[in-house]
Amino acid sequence: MRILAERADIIPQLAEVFRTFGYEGTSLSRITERTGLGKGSLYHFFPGGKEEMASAVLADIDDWFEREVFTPLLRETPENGLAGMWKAVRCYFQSGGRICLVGAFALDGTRDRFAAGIAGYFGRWTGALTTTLVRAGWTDRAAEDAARDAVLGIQGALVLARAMNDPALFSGAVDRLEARLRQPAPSR
Amino acid sequence: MRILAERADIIPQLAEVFRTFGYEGTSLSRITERTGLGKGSLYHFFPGGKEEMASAVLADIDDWFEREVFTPLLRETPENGLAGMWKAVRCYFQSGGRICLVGAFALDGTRDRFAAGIAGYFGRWTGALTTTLVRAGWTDRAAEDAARDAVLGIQGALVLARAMNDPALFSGAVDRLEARLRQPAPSR
DNA sequence: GTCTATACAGTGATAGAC
DNA sequence: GTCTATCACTGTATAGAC
Repeated sequence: MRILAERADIIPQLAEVFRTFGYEGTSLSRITERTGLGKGSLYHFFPGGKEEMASAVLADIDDWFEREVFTPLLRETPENGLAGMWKAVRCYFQSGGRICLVGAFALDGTRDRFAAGIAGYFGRWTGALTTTLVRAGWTDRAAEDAARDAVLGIQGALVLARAMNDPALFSGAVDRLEARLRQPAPSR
Repeated sequence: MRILAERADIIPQLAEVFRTFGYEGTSLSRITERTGLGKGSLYHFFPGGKEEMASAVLADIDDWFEREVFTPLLRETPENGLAGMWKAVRCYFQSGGRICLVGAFALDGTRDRFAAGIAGYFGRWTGALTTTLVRAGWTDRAAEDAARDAVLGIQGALVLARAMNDPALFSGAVDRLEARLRQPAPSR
């Protein structure tokens, strides 16, 4: 058993704080409160301070999606890749109870601080999804539009579910998004 | 000509500051910088400080949508109401160059501060849109789902457009959302 | 109505003891 | 690796002169 913390142990807790309060709303004291670690320990792991903490969280999210969503999308059959994506999305966002930190960061001045990471995350997601749909028989143009609509639909569903304080709204929207991607030959 | 400011004159400037930096990222000094008004004047108009300023901005946005979108949706023919909504949406969000402050506030701890206003805005929007679609011949269930999908699609398009720094992405998505609402008899 | 001056808590960050 | 003490600074908010 280990008592001393490791950097990797802290990141999920950091993520939760940033998700709750946003980048600007997250203070070191709130982080200390949640993690139980003093500023000394925090700055030991993240010499760059709050910005490095948020950056590490973003990288961690990126890794998770790369491993659980983007890679399966490209490596497995389109059906399996898509089924895995929707399952992962439902799980990760806890059926609408958890927001997308990358999307939240994108909406205010925080975006400029992490522009590359944010654009990369969404770019790789829509890219992998487009490729998958093309492999499933969609035309390039229809696949690109549908991929964007799916990703943006997930983000919008998170916004609306939180705004209305109704997580079930997310689940319903995701069901419809999934169904829309399942029709093999796009009629639009 | 009037030199002294009025409360109503300041609100659009306040809105822009909040949109740029988010609620937590907006400081009185940034507001002073943008409006040219000292703290004395600011607190003269908004005794409740920053929270009252944001509240006034939210109420102003609400009024605008009520007047330009929700009421026309309910008062005019479904076709005219819908056409007006899409035109207003494109105009208001400046083809993807401007985010939705209500949606942005919904994503972090700011939501709890303005929960009623945020839920009311989205509730009246999806409500008016649902009613309009029912009047246009949709079934209740299909109308409600489609209304939510449209509103959530707009929010998601704003997130994705800003994340990818590509306003055109918003315009394309809105075109598809509009087209999806135009099919008179929902096949889904 | 607008300004300046000011109060004071909280901010991110650093240094150094252990 | 973790803590406490402390730093300079900015945050919101108030008081009062004009």
